[in-house]
Amino acid sequence: MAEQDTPTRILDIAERLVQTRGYNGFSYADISSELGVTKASLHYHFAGKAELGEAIIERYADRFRARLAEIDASGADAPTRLEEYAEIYAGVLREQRMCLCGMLAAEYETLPGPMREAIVRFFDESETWLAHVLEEGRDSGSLSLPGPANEEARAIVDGLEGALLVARPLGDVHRFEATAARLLARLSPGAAA
Amino acid sequence: MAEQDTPTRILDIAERLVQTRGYNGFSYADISSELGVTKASLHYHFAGKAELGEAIIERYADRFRARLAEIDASGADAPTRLEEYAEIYAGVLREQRMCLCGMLAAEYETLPGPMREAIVRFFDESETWLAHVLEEGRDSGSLSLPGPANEEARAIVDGLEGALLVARPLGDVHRFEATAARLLARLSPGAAA
DNA sequence: GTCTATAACGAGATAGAC
DNA sequence: GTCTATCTCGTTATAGAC
Repeated sequence: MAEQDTPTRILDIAERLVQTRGYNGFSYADISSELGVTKASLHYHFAGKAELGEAIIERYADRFRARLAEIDASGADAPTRLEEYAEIYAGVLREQRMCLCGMLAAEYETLPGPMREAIVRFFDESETWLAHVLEEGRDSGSLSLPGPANEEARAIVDGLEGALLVARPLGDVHRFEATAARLLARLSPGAAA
Repeated sequence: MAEQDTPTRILDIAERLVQTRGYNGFSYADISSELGVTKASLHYHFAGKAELGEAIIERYADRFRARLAEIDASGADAPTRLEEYAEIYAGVLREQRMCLCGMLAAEYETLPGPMREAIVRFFDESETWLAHVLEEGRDSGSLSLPGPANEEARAIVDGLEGALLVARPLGDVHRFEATAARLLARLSPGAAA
């Protein structure tokens, strides 16, 4: 396995810092000391903190998109796809992180414009993907939707984000899993009135 | 109506700043300029930012607790109490704020110990109150719980926090309301399988 | 209780050598 | 591509006059 290049290592460290401490909770000095290079070197790769922030979101969103494509390619049925979607969030919690875009959603007001736009796109894409899965499940009879697919999709995103947000300070992985299971259980055929 | 004293005005401004920008997203200078006093004066009332942070959470939690007591005192049935609980969150969103403790949950890793403990207490109290309402509703037949009361209580807190978190950047009040309605609808008698 | 003045530090950022 | 050195600014915080 080849060594990772410097921009990648910077992004790895910065991404983890944003997901654990927030965009306003870390500095170039934090990355610098962990990576073992000077702050000036960081500016060579990413002109400023705003550009670094954009790059972090873009890479995260790309990886997320690729993961969703993998799930689609697996050919699994809709309920299984939803479980795999929730599993992405569970993996984030196991690393004791917050969802990158959930963290940035909290700090939204303080962020530069390009970062804001990337955050909104992330949520829009997640919901679009989920809505398609939900519609397919409804049409094939593997899911029962109590409401419109796009609203059910939003409720799933909201529930997973909130479960992550609250579970992390409480150090309660089980809490996340219980909430996630409830979110999906209400879409099982036979669960609705 | 009497003028508010200085500590109260400081807390009002600081609370709003934390709820909109986060604890790491505002400074004494922000409060100073809005209140029209110097930064030094703020230190007379609150020794440091950590003490101010504690005071903000304590006052917020006291007010929240008082509101829950009001709801209890109203004598309303369990479903109505849940709606009033969700309405607290809706009011926060209408002011374009995040739940104070939801915001601080995101920043948890960077906060001083006393603030962390106050945040955990807040969530514990919310869940205890909700669990009692849920149990009463189940016993009186006005609610149907798909799972243990304490887990259902957590799912409600998680769902409302997440709905607030995501709805605010998207500027989508309807989104919050739709998710909140779904959270409560699944507890209606006849909704379960 | 509020002020002026300032200390002490860390932040993001840049110039220019190597 | 990384370094040293430096800059400028904002941050929390304190001393001491009024």
